[in-house]
Amino acid sequence: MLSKEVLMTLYDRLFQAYGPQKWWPAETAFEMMAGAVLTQNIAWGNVEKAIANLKQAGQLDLEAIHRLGHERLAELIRPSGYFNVKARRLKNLCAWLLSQGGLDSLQEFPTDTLRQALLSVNGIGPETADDILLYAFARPVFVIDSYTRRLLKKLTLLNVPDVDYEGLRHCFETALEPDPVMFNEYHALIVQHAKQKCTDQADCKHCLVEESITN
DNA sequence: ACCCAGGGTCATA
DNA sequence: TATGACCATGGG
Repeated sequence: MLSKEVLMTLYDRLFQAYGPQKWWPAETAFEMMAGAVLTQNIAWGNVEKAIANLKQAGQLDLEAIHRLGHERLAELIRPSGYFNVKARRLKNLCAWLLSQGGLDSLQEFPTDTLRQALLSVNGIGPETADDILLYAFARPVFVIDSYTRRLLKKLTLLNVPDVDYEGLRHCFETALEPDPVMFNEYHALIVQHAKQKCTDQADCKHCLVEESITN
């Protein structure tokens, strides 16, 4: 099992190595949500191009994307890959947001209710929903991704494949205090760490983080 | 030329 | 429930 001590030690190492990450990189909550869909299984660099296209076209907006034709939207987000799929998913998200009366109406939803509602939108799975809950609504939800699994596996903290998404999320959320600011930083740091290359030096930050954490 | 990147859905057994 | 196919661009 994952103890609070081990998880906080890992967090401290990551923070010491890389510092605050200032996530999510978006100017508005809606931009954040759109980015969460666009980044599905694609490098963030591609998403930046797609977001830039939408901004330049003056279409990075809830109502605008809802009105936009599929072909036009797909063309604007082309650099983010899977553009036909993601155009549909963005529109699904916008249609749902509008049906709820916009972003502000959702603030009052309890976290579990909001999570279920997000998951009911076709194209929003567990990770995308949790990204949105944490980074757009500041709810204390711990985001699990492939990097999280790989890191835990590498540190031999958990036999990763035998725990599903919900199980692993539950591990983090029960072991740690429900602090959205810390959860925000923790997930961002895991991603930052994953993108890091080992410099093969004696004081390599990457290696320092990955030194075994003894229970 | 190959590999993978801040997933999710759907059809099949 | 558990695999596999599919979606598709851009950087290393």
